[in-house]
Amino acid sequence: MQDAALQLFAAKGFFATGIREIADRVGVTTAALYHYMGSKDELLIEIMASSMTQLIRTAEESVATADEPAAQLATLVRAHVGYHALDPLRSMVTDDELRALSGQPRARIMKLRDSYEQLWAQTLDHGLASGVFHVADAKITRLALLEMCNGVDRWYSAAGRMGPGEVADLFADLALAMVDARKDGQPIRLSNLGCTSAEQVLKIARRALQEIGYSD
Amino acid sequence: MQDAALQLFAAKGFFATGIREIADRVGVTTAALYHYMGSKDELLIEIMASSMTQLIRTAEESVATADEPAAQLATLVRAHVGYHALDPLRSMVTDDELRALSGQPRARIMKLRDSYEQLWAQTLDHGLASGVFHVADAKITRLALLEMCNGVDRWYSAAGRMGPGEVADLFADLALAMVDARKDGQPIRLSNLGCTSAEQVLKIARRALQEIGYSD
Amino acid sequence: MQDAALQLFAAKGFFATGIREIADRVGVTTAALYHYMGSKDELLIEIMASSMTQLIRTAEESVATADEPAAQLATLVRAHVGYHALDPLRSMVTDDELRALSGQPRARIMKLRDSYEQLWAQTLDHGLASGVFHVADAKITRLALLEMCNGVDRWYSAAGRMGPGEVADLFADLALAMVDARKDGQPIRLSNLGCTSAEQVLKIARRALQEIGYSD
Amino acid sequence: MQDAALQLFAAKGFFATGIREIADRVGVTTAALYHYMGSKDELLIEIMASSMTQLIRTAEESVATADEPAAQLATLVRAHVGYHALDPLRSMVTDDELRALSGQPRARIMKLRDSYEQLWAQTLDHGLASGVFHVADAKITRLALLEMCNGVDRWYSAAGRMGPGEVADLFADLALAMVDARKDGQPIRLSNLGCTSAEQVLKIARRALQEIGYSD
DNA sequence: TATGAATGAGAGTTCATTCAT
DNA sequence: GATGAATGAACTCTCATTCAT
Repeated sequence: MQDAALQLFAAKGFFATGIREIADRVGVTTAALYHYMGSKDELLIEIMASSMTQLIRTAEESVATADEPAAQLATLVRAHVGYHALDPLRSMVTDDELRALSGQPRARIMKLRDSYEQLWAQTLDHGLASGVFHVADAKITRLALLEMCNGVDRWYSAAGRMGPGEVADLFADLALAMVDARKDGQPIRLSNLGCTSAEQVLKIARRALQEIGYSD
Repeated sequence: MQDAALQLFAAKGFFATGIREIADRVGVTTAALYHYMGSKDELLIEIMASSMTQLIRTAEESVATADEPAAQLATLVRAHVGYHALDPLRSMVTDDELRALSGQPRARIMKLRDSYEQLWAQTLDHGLASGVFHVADAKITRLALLEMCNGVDRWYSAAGRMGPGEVADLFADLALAMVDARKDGQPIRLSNLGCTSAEQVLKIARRALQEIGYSD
Repeated sequence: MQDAALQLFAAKGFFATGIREIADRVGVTTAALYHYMGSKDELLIEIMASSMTQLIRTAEESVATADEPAAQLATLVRAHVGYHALDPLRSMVTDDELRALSGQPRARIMKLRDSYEQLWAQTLDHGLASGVFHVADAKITRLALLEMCNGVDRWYSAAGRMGPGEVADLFADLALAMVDARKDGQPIRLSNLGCTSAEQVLKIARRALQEIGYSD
Repeated sequence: MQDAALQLFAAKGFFATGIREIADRVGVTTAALYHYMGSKDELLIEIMASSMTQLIRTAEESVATADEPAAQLATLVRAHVGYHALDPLRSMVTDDELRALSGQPRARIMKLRDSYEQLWAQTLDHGLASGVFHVADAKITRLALLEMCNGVDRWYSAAGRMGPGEVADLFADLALAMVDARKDGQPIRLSNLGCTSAEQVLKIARRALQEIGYSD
């Protein structure tokens, strides 16, 4: 049910999706749907809240494996991109349907989103404070990074040329370039970062997603 | 009417906006609305098509003022970011509501979008072919650049700390870093690019927007 | 529309009446109904509030034509019974469907009802204070009187043997007996009360009802 | 289960009460409910039929203890009022929800109600024939008496100032006044009626109610 | 006994749109 | 040009009820 809703919400948007369509896809009547869910709204709320919660968990667990700013940023990017590439539909819905909510549920999701963005802010601040990153404007750079990474769910396809890990690595390098990460005057890139592979982060992301219904 | 629709579509989304709301905001009856417009769908189509058309025009006119790859990319970014920052609502609707359309109208907008992205592809290819840009993967880099720049309309506010020109310049530098633009081993940035200021591009964008209802 | 609703609410009750039935009886679609009404609830609220308001007006205007306790009580009973007999459906709905409401609308109707019952309390108190009425318990007597008179709308039929005026007179005499109205030891009845006929009160009630849709 | 239904039907009405609410209050699932009851309709029918049956029994047994018209009327009123005051919820449902039924069940309850009203008609006729009662219109007086007494369940509360017996006595006196009961020119009231106390009738009513689930 | 799952029907309401005036 | 009235279709959601387990 959550799966069917996810696919439809992602394809057509929350408002354009009728519960009859969800029921049809599940193969039951609309009345049966209401045995398992509270309301169409709650269905969306649960998808978004669980997705944000697991994204935060993924990011926190991943970043904890790195101990210096450049590696932390690379890991954060890998976690974000990996999470979005592994389950692009879930991430699209979570990113795009916030305006379908209002009141308390909206506030709840926004709070989760804010706390996630704090992770990015901290990581960037850390790198700037230690002189590793060099940016013209911290806030603008953070927004640019986040939107660039968020965009992944809009175009990534598992059927494509690249796996989540490859894309994650490419994005990590782009991010390092954007913050002009340097050590002893030399640009820091994944290749000279002595940091673990993307696979480790993907494993964390995959496990987090499995707890909320993701499979394969 | 287009203005009212634009604001509501941007704030609540196409499906969540009723034509009664649009009529209320304009101060007429819904029946009167149908004297000026064809249908709710057409209202959206016109907004999106005109926006895309003028974005393409802005980009083409702007890029024509630059004669080498790095300057062309910087100009393209400035045009895109400037256009999105000058009229974020229009850009948001154009970016986000494609799925509200189907059939021929959808194809029409997608074609415009594709032809716009071709401009980016050409610019990147040009820079790569001439050895100025150095990227691991041309397509991924293009997507990252586009999503980063598209994101501007999601957070930019005219009431904020920065004007469209400043943001455009910051993004142009980020883009040059992402493609690792170099000449004689030295990184190319706006500061050493001997290219005109963002204002010239903004003027082009502003004029293009004015033709489709933008003011001030 | 109010008429159709009134008949159905009276016959089947508010909850058992579907708006599709109302629409059918009016001869339009349900959507058309919503041009004229706010909601099914509001339809009921308006019926009840207007009915109570006009009942209060009828009672107040009528009582003002009498100047001593026995005549005032007789007039109050005539007004109440006349009002209920003239439009039994409206009165039934107003009496019986209060529990279909909740919140503010419910409070609003209850307030009107309370202020109406105050008229009865005052009239009784007046008669008791001046030694004309003799009852064992003022409150119980008031409740007995009110329920007796309220009951009229449950059995009265315009097709029956008696007109509203005749019933009103019979009830007025019953009421005088219930409060044991006496003057100089002699029972007071309509016949020795030198008070105007029921027709005058009916005229007031009819005019009040006409303002809220009653005809004939 | 009957108890839970009774309380809910009385508080919200038959149609406004869902069987899920009944099940919740009983503490079982709705499916379990259907092991004990036939349908929601039958639940109501049983409540109403048993209530009417026991009311008739109470009235018949009570009246049989009196041997002359005035005492019989007083006893009938006491029985009716006592029954309604002892179990107001049951009486409210029985009085108010007839329109929720149709077809055969409806006819069944109406027959019981008619036969109950026959008791009143007989008692009144008896008193009129023997010259003890003096009324302007027998039918109207009967209806007035019945509605006055029926009203008790709408306002009576066990938590109030008076017990069922006291209210029953007050109503008996009101009824005697309404029919202008006289003997040798002197008004007949409870005080000069040499008839047993209300307690005896209440005992009968209580026993009758206990057979259909009433307690305390 | 008792339940979780499921259903068909129907509830009230809103939608974009049309059209006679 | 502009409106008030009206519509058919669809909406989310709840209802009393059934039945395999």
